[in-house]
Amino acid sequence: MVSRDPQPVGRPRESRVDQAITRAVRELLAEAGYARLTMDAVAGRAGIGKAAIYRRYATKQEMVFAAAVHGEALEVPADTGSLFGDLTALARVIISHLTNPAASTALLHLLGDIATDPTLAESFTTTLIEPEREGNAEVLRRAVRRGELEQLPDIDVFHAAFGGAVLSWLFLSRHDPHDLPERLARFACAALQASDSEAQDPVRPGREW
Amino acid sequence: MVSRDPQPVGRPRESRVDQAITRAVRELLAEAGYARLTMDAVAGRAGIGKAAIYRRYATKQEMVFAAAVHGEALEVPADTGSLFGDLTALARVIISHLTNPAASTALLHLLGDIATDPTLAESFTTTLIEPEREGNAEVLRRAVRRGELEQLPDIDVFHAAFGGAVLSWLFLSRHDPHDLPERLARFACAALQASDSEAQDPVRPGREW
Amino acid sequence: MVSRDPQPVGRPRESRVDQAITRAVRELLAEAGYARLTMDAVAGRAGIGKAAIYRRYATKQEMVFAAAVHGEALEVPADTGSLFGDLTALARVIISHLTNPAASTALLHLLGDIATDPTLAESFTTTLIEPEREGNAEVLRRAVRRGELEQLPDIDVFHAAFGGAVLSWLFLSRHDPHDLPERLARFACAALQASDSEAQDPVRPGREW
Amino acid sequence: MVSRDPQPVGRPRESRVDQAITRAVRELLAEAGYARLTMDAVAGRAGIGKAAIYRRYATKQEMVFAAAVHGEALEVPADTGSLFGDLTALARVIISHLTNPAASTALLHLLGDIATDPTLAESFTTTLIEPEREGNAEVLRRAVRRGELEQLPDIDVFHAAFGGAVLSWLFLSRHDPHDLPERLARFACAALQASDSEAQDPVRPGREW
DNA sequence: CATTAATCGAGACGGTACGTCTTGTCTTGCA
DNA sequence: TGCAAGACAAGACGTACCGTCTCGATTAATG
Repeated sequence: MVSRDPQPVGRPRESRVDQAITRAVRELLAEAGYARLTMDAVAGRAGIGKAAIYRRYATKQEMVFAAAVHGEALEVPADTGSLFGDLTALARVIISHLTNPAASTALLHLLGDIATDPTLAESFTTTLIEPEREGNAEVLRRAVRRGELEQLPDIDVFHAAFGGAVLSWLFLSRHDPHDLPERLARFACAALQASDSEAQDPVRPGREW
Repeated sequence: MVSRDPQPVGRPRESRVDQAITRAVRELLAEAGYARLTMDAVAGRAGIGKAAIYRRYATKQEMVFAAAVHGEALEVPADTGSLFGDLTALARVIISHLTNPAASTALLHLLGDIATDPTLAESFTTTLIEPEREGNAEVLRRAVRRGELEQLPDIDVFHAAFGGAVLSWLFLSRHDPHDLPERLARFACAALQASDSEAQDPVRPGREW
Repeated sequence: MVSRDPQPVGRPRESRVDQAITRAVRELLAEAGYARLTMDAVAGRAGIGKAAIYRRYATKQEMVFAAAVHGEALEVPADTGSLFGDLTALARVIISHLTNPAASTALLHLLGDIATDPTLAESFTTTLIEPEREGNAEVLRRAVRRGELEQLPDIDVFHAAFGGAVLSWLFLSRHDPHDLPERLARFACAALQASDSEAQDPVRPGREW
Repeated sequence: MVSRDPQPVGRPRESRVDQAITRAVRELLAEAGYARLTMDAVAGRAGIGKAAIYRRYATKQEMVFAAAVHGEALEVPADTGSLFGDLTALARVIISHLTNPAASTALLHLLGDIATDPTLAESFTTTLIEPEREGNAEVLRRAVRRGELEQLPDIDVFHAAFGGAVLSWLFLSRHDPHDLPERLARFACAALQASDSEAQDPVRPGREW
């Protein structure tokens, strides 16, 4: 019989500390930005010692990821009855997450560390990327069930383009996102339905060319 | 009459130093990564003093941007004769830039600083985003001239989705980019032609819905 | 009741670090001189971080003073049985301190900062000047007890002239100090006894004038 | 015939520059102290380029010495008719020089560099120490001529003690110098006359002991 | 109840990068 | 050639941050 959950010995960790860390990280990210998010500042704001943080997270990145990004998993928006409606709602959800001050600031900074931190990369994939891809897939499956699409499209490309579009719009082009959901949904909708009919009827491409 | 080109006084800056800085930054980024790109290392590698760097760039970010990102403007790929071909080529160009070791590492780290550094943001827009958008527009204009599209689509959304897709594919999903150009071009091509016909003939949408 | 000895909180400072700093400063002063005594060199030699130094001393001067000058208080030489003997011994002690490589190099450089650094000036007075003056006074009191002098002379002037003579001899005139103790002691002895008798018998000055 | 004063070629140096340097050094020493006396500050204040300074002086020390210390040679005070009077006047001259803000600040800082800069040491000796010693000797020779002393005492020791006393009084003990001339002159006078009579009449020491 | 072991806040530690400053040299164009 | 302006290489300065460690006190579960 394997020993699991080795009986903890000694004083148990206080959940108060976990909460204080998360709270402090989010507040500091929103108030002062990532640049002034130091471990000492977090400990000071949370009223705890630095050791209590490092007992939970091995690095600053891990802490920030856990406190500001993790748990922000995208919920799949409710069925609106149409692919266009679902995609609009999906875009709104992504935008709302990426415009959250704490999460977005942290996200962009952590992105750079992914290349050299396999653990962080793994967390990103498991916690954010995969669930989001699954959410996208769910929206597309609905459209298939509804009859709007004959079959599932290239989900990976769709996922990259849809999420990537919001990312690029907000943080590279830095445009106003207020009418992005409709415009992006229209674009994506067209792409999906066109590739769908093309895939079904390869002899009749979208247009003669 | 305004006085322009104010007569320079004193010893002029040496272009040798500018080149040495750029070269050192790129080498160090490729060799050691952003984390070990220190100002002292740059100065040492370039055989110059730190003051010579700070005389040119106010911050490390500015230096890295100028040395590793600036001048990496995307060239518009040659006309391949078809929208699909052009988009495939465009994706290849973007991928090749984003997989360049120096540029990509730097880019992701700088991204996080854009939010709090208006100067950096301005540089990004002027140097990278706008030229790239213009390149995308040129590809689309070719398709219009060719007759593949009736009219120009929503360029901003296309730009965000196309570039964002590559970004997301490489750095968020971390997939292999070898077949991305074709898959992405197919997706984008479909979207463009579908929205195009839809816009031209609103009574006959791509499919019944 | 006043609270004193406020309960120390947090990790206490390690005396090992204090000793390492002191040792490193002295070694570097003796080996390389004041000019090459850098904070980084001290930290490196001591095997500690620079922060550990700045946690203890606000400035380089303070560190050097504490490490190389403080604690070098002049011991009063043992009673030799005569004023002349005591003064000779006193001169020897002063010379040995001022020719100590670490202390002397530091001393001269710190001297210049006294004018603009009240804290340093205070330290100098308390730690060096006052004890030395007291040592001089003790030697003179012995002579009074012995009967060599009727009463204590102008101690301030004696102190300035005796110590100042060594200082000037070594660092301004840069003479060899080997026979200075006897010559200086003879001079001072004469001055003291002459002023003494003059003070006792003002009608009969040392000589007619 | 030896070639002397090698015919200067090219544009002659402007004395305006020499004066501006000297003036700037003295002003800055008096205003801001030695710590803020930088070569750039001197050049800026003087309205000249740094090269013009380094064309004249090889190092900062040399410049400071030349501008603030050199030319401050002690004039021998006029004969007052008595040794006591002459010594009082001599002390006053030394004090007035050492309390000059520019000279004194510079002097103390340069002192520390003497140990490692033979050129500076040579300048000190030639320019300051020797003339001062000669001035002291002149005062003593007057006393011999006057009959106050039978023969010249140990001039080196006297010189060290007299000048050193003022140095120590002002910069180590940091006492008020207002009554120092009289007190020091009385002390020195007694010393000189006592050693004098002792040397003349060794069987009758200053006092019986 | 006493022991044990891990927790807690506080803060010192080694290491290292930052951006600024200073020194002494060099390079422009002008006089 | 001298000069003002200012760039240059070298490197020290004092600050800040990270992740680790140490202190005395606290807090359950175990013996």
